[in-house]
Amino acid sequence: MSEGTVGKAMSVLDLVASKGRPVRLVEVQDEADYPKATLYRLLQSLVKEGLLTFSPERQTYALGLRLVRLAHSAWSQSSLGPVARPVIEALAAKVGETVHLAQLDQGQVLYVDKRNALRPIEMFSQAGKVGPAYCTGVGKAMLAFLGEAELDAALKRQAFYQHTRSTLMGTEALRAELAAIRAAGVAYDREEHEAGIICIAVPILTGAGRAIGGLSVTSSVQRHSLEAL
Amino acid sequence: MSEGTVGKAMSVLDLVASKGRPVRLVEVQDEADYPKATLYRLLQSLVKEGLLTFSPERQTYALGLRLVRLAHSAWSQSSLGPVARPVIEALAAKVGETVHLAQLDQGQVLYVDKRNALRPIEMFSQAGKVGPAYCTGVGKAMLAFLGEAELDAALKRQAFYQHTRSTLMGTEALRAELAAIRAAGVAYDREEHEAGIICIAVPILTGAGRAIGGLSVTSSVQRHSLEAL
DNA sequence: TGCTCTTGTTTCAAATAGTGAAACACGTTA
DNA sequence: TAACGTGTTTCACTATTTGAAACAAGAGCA
Repeated sequence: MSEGTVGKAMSVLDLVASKGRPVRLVEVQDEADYPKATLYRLLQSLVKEGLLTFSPERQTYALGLRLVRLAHSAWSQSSLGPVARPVIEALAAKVGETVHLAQLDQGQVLYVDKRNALRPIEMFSQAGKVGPAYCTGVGKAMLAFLGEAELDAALKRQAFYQHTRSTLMGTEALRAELAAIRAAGVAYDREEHEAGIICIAVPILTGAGRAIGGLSVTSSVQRHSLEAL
Repeated sequence: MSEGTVGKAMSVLDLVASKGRPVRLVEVQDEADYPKATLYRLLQSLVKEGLLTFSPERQTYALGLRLVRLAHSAWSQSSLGPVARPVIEALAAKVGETVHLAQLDQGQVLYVDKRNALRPIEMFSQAGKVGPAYCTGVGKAMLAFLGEAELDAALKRQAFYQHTRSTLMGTEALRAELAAIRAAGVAYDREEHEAGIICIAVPILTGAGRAIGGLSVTSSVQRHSLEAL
């Protein structure tokens, strides 16, 4: 054990989050490999801190509101979110399609903001969501402009599940695709994640040419992708 | 010190959040009363956990994306958020005014969702925000339907700052108002928080009559409040 | 170049907070 | 009533955390 106390607490928090519903102590117990007593106190600490809430009548733990508060701060002071907001708003209005703003987090695509053309409002319900990097437009766009070391680390974390017939499988195929993207400056998702869904994405780069985020326009196969640009 | 390690870590996290911008170790140091070495390691732990990010070139700490992920989960599995969404959407469309969904968190109003009539999209930029309970419509609506013990706890946390000339000051005045709200089932904000801004709010109650959230319709003084209902 | 001031990082013994097996409490089921 | 499943507490043991002080690294400044 070399992760320290907060590490343990956070892993328990993740466990509760992953369940997607209020959980009881036992349910956490047989997924975590901490002894009952330890787990109990970990949960208590998290409740005390407002990271979890505890429902006494049902004896269940659920994620707490403090997380929402913190995320609000995180989003507000993030470098990308507030700055990119008018841009994605304008882009969505112009192309009349769904626009996503994403950042790379631990090898996965984390959607930071979204502007949907048709049903215009989507919130926590969408932003904050994570998706795979290897088979989405934004994911590949960001991977393509990563440093060698970071890319290696990110590639190790890819699951390579075959979502559709076009999904790129394996590190080699992906590296080749990334080289092409690097040359073109644009990435495409050709129904690699969901059948019928295509998208075109660009990375958002720092002055030094490193990717800090990505923007994508999503559409369905009914309207051509190549002229969406 | 009786808060445990995660408590300390979270208090540091809050400190970073409260700054609203990337901060350096020293800046945190003179607000927290932890010795430099301790603080240093707490920050390191938080970075390791992804709750903070560290920018090596500027030597600054900022809130991490993991918080956004967790908040997404928190919102999705919260009892109110997803359920209330269609309701507030419909309400906003019907009345053509801004609608807020809020919950009470540590004696403060936490806006959980928002639907703005004119500029239809507001996200992390609004949801996750906190406001005072004693001088907002939703705040009072929720306070009015709290248990005695919880109400006491909440009242202790009110700051009673005189935002406008109509702001209710002091526990007594507020208690009287709450009684009236309890009788009426509806709460009003008569320019108590911001001049020119009025709103009408209802609590969302459990079967047992306890408040778990609140809904409000906000408008400006140009259009009457009493017929907004 | 050398000096000083500031800020970040590491060390190490001492203190504290976390650990977990086992006992306990308490409601439920057989 | 007994047996069981869960949640909670105890207590001796241990590992993590602590913080003063030393160290490193850089930024001015003379």
